Amino acid sequence: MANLKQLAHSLGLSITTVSRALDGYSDVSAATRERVREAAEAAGYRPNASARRLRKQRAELVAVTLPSDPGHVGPPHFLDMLSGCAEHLAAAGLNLVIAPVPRGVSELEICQRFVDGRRVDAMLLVRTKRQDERVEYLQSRGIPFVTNGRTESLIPHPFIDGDGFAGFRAATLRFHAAGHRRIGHIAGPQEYYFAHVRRRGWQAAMEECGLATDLCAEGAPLEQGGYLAALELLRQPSRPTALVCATDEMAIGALRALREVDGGSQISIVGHDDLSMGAFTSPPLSTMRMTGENLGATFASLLLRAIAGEPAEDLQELHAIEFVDRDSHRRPPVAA
Amino acid sequence: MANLKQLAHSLGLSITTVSRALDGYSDVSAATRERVREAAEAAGYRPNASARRLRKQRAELVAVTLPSDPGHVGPPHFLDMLSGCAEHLAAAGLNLVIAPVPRGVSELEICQRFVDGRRVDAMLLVRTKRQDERVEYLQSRGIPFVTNGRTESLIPHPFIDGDGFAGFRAATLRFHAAGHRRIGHIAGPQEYYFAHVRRRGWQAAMEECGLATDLCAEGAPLEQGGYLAALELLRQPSRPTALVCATDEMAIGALRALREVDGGSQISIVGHDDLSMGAFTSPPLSTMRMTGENLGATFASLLLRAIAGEPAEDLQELHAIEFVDRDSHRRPPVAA
DNA sequence: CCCATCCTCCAAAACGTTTTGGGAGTCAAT
DNA sequence: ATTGACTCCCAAAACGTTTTGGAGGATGGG
Repeated sequence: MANLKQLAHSLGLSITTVSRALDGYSDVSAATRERVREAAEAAGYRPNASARRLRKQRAELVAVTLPSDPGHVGPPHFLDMLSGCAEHLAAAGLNLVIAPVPRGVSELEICQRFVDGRRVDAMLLVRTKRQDERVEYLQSRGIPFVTNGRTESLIPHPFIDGDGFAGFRAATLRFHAAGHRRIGHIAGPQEYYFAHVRRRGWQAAMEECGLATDLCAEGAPLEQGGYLAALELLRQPSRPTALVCATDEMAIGALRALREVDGGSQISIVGHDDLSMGAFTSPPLSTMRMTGENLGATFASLLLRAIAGEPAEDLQELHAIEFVDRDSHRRPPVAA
Repeated sequence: MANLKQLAHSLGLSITTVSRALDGYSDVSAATRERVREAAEAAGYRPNASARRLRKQRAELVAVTLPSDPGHVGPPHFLDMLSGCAEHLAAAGLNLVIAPVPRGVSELEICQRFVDGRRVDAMLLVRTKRQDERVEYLQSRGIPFVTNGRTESLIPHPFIDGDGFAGFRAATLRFHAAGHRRIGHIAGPQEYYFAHVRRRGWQAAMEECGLATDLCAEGAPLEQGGYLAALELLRQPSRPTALVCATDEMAIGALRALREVDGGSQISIVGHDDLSMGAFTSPPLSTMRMTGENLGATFASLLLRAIAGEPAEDLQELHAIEFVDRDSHRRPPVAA
């Protein structure tokens, strides 16, 4: 209800003084400042966001692109990340707005809509692809952004990512050290960077060990995709004795395939993401997770620093992957 | 880059005419309109959102409160709902913004921050409580809103909800008809309306059948909560032979408890939410789901109608619950 | 007593859009 | 020639804030 004009009038002060008092400028006396603050509090005054945004030429918003294709946005705990990110952005006066990407519309177009209408100060990109047109566009427009996951862009840009290559290589080598020789990989869609790099980690380990890399099947990054991919690998003349899965959801789908084929007790399996659900599957799912606390806060921090103009090179975080030891990776190395 | 003034200048027209041409008013000639449109297209012109919002006195934003407490926001597919809702709001020129609720801050305060700063035109409330202070506040301020889940508010307000009472009553009666007599309930936190009403559905069925309602344990609406609650019920001198769980996540936690205690083959179980994961658990999880297509679109539609001023009574959707028949509810009615 | 300095405060401009309330010109009917 | 209706266009106001560039008065040093 209350705007600055009314508040100023009721106090017998000018709009300027009230505004500056509330913003804590030193050119208004302590007494006046206090008086203004009390009146503002009493009136429940909050500055009109649109007006401030217009005047300050800042949208006070950060957009995150969300594909409406169910399941293609990220693991379930992605929502916690978003919420954490929004919380830390809010502490800096920024709000997180969802930029939905309807089926049939390119993510690029959505980016343009938000950027060209000056609706956002920065963007958060998730599920990056190896060649990501959003990255190129934002770079060309000079809009600050941070990606969740790297890209193959030649120009460096801010990102947070897990070292999927190292993580999947290590997991594969761990199986090899346990005596496994036929180690399969259940891969996600290869246009996504995360899926590609995880596959390459597995591949590198296999080649280092002098093993063939034919035991690889690709699927959608969901339970069903993992299930179908696992069935495909289990149909091979010589079955894998261990499976390295691109995501926990795929691994959980694969677990069902294993149960259907051999009762689930013969083949080792490991996923990635550390879903809480993984502790409750049968068997409990060994997995990997990106190290680092409070991912959302880190994204928020990088976004703020990007907006502040820090160079991209200083805003790249590659986190180590740690192994989460449950039970599903402990099957004997030789299948029945 | 381009604003209306520049565009108008380059066309030799007034700002007014350009603005009205782009908005399709009839008092600008078809020829001019076309000329303006082409120039706007070529210049990549998009109206400045903040300026329009200020002038039109509409924020063009809808906020959804998201607790940052992980897991307390809703089931995993909640994100799909949000995305769908955002998509349909966007088609009407509204964007969905996240109103994060940090630990230690009341949801009410967050609502006030958004409403009083005129940052939003409407709000979407999720995880409603039986007594929900947000509802009272928004009603008192006359801000349009829709809740995901009912409340016990005396004044009617727009909502979308599943008929949890009927659903859980029916599920319990189904177990009874199958011969079960010791039917337990794993309940969610009772301050949430959804958890309370589901429990009451189970309770009503038990009483109708003349059965005791002592086999009830409460936990957090997550796997761990369901796991602990199930262990509690399994410690009873006379175990339940069937479990009706408030959510699929709790049911999946309970499944693990069952496996630990009796191998998982003796006790029937049913959840609610129809998580995709449920098709891949061992055994596959029978569950319930709210009927209705595209929940997000429905929320968007209700929000738009609430903003348009339709009365709350016309904006209440109570959806039937349907049973999803997998396998976990088919255990014999008598425990070992 | 004068000048400089500081402390408070304020009028006005600006942000970019939409909307109000006409104004000029054309055309047809009077 | 005048009137009225109609078409096409525009100047100016308004939305509510922040910021610029002082103004006016008090204070203190010379």
